[in-house]
Amino acid sequence: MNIGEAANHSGVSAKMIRYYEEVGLIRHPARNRNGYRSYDKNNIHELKFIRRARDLGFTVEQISALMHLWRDRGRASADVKRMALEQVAALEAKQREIAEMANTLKHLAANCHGDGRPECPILESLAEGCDHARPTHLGKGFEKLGKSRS
Amino acid sequence: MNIGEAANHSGVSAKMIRYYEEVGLIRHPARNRNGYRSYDKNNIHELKFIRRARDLGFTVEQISALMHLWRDRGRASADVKRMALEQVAALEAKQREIAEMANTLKHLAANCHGDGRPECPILESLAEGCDHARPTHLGKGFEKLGKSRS
DNA sequence: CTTGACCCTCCCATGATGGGAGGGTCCATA
DNA sequence: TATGGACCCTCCCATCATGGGAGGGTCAAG
Repeated sequence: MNIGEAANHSGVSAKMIRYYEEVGLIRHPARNRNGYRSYDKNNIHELKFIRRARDLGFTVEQISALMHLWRDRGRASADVKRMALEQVAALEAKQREIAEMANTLKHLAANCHGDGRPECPILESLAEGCDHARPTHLGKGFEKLGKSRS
Repeated sequence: MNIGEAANHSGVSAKMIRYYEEVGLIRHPARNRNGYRSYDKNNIHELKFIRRARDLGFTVEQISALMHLWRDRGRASADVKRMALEQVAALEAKQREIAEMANTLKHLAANCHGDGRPECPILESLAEGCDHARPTHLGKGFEKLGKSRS
């Protein structure tokens, strides 16, 4: 199976399949005589695993660890559970952080007339720094919004 | 005021002050005879504005728009409010997306014994793709966890 | 034999941020 | 006055996962 078909079957783009190979998340696949990468069912299975782990927010490095555990028949499920719960904690922390930003902004917007006049408590808060505009510094790890994987 | 002092007073690192200048978010400041950047109270005010807007999750591009509105005395507060509410919507969408990942993972972890045995529904789900492991594709915009601004 | 759909490798961009090298400036103290 | 340390400058690189694209090879159907 060529890389395009593997991408279709796994839900991982060809670009990313090559990337995962480059960074060592997956092994170098067999090559056809023409140099094309060739994938079998096992590879597809692995790629689907990766895809699902990414969908749960694990980084490539974490997925690497998960795949080692997956392949290790003598693993302790406690190790997997620990990783999962750590990830849950990280996700929930980020969630709280974002919720706080949203709340702050929602309160500011609620106090803004939103008409043709220039008076605007949102800008005033950004300019003068009322308490609402200050994060509590409890959470970290926010980068940006708006981009995403397909 | 040199850049280090400006950084201290504004909460924006010197590196980022130079970056914001480079990408056109702030204007080129005055320079001393020795070539050092020189900032006054207005600049600090602006930097604090930027800092607070970043703390609310706005991107540099959005902050640029906000600053234009801020400087425009004839602005309509409706424009600011619209931006704020759009950002609220984006934040809440991301929050839901993350919550869903956390929930899925929490359910999986709850079914995992977490002992020394290898049987593990978390890995099984990643490998076999039960419904829980599939995102609903309602939300987008997740990049990663764990890194953050100070 | 041509055409279009693949595939290959390499390079570049994203966004906000930090790290660091290599070198200049300034001030206080020895 | 000399020197050391704390600044500042510019320029380059790395992050992380992902996509875009150039330039070129391969293959199969018409």
